[in-house]
Amino acid sequence: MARRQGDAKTKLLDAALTMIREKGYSATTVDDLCAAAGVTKGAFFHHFASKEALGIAAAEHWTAVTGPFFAAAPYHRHADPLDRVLGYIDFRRAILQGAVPEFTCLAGTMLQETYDSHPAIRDACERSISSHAATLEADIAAAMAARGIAADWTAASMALHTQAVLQGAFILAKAKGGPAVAADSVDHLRRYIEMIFATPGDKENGL
Amino acid sequence: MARRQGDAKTKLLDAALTMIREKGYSATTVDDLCAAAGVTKGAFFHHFASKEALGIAAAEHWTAVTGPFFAAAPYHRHADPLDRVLGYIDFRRAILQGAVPEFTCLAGTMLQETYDSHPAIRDACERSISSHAATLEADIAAAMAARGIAADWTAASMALHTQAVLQGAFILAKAKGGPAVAADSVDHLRRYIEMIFATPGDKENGL
DNA sequence: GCATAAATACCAACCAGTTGGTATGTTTTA
DNA sequence: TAAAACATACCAACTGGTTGGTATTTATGC
Repeated sequence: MARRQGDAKTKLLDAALTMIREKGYSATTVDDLCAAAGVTKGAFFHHFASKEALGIAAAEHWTAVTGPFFAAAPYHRHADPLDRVLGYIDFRRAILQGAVPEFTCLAGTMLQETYDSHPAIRDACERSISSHAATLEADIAAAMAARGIAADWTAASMALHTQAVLQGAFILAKAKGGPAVAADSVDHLRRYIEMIFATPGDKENGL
Repeated sequence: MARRQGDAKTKLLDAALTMIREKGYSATTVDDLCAAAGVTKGAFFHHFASKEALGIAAAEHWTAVTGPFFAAAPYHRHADPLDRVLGYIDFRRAILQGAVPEFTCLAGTMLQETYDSHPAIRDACERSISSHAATLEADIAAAMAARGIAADWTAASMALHTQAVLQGAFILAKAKGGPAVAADSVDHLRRYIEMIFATPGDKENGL
């Protein structure tokens, strides 16, 4: 390693997390990114082979940043798995604060623009969302087992559903200019999970 | 009116609905759009003052196309307002077919990219989603009244929640490459609505 | 322990292609 | 014939990407 002064790569990735959530992937230019990171274009293409490569790296960086963030959150301490699931929802609701780019999801944003034209970026975003959902899925499955829930939906589909609600809530927040609508939607999600785990777990349950 | 052969404006707007849902707003270039519509750039800037103006017009065109489409759907025929709400959900689920750009929402897609940099487009998309949600809100409110539901959530928030779930489901569909995940999420939404209207409508209901 | 070779990290200037947008025609209809 | 509806040709600014160089660190030979 040489020129250890500041690490251009990390600065570029951090700038990407913010800027892509603000303007999207396509509208974020390499020059913009370099300016925001205080780095030259030469440095950019030294660390990333292309803009697409940065997009992939940004998605992976996003996973690397959010993973420990959620792993360290207090809701994991609950003994009851259902409490952990509801604690997760409450935590997601609590962090719906500040400006829109601060609480929205990089993976969801990039997916919209890249799912067709940049499969490699799409896959990186998909991995980010799915791996996050997987951390939830275990608690949901445990909660189902603990309460004897035998429904026609799976823990995996419920975990993904929570992500769908969150992603959709972010879009509404962007539409309405603030997190209030998103919080309402998360409240609906919480109510759903409460109700579905309160009902007796027989085969007649559900759709 | 002159040169009535095909109407370049409509062809451009129709091309925009497809292309923006495929590639997003930023990645859709004026040249691409003209090529897809079989029209020259001169025609484009004759009908639209700028690319942004096309974006706004595309959102309005989206509203003009989807409005009658949903208005003509069969679920409105049910006498019971709750059946109309559930019928709407079933209808949304049924049209989750084909390639991703065919069933996703233009407004939600454009919102992600333009909410910060193009407020005029964002507002047009917001109007599109909100006006669509408003058509649902009436039925939800009627269903609440009919069943004596007095909860701490409003018909408006429930209507927006359905849109959040749908928008989020579209993102998951883009991630997973098909509508199957989206359908699962819509199933969860239906289950929620069924349950929340089945519970007695007292003040203790809900979060 | 130290000179030196080899990487690594970065920079400034540049390049070819593309971008949204314009200026100026030509054709068609009312 | 006036004006709306389009076409052609063009442009300045910007796009992602490259080039050739310099500074700094690390590995190696002795």
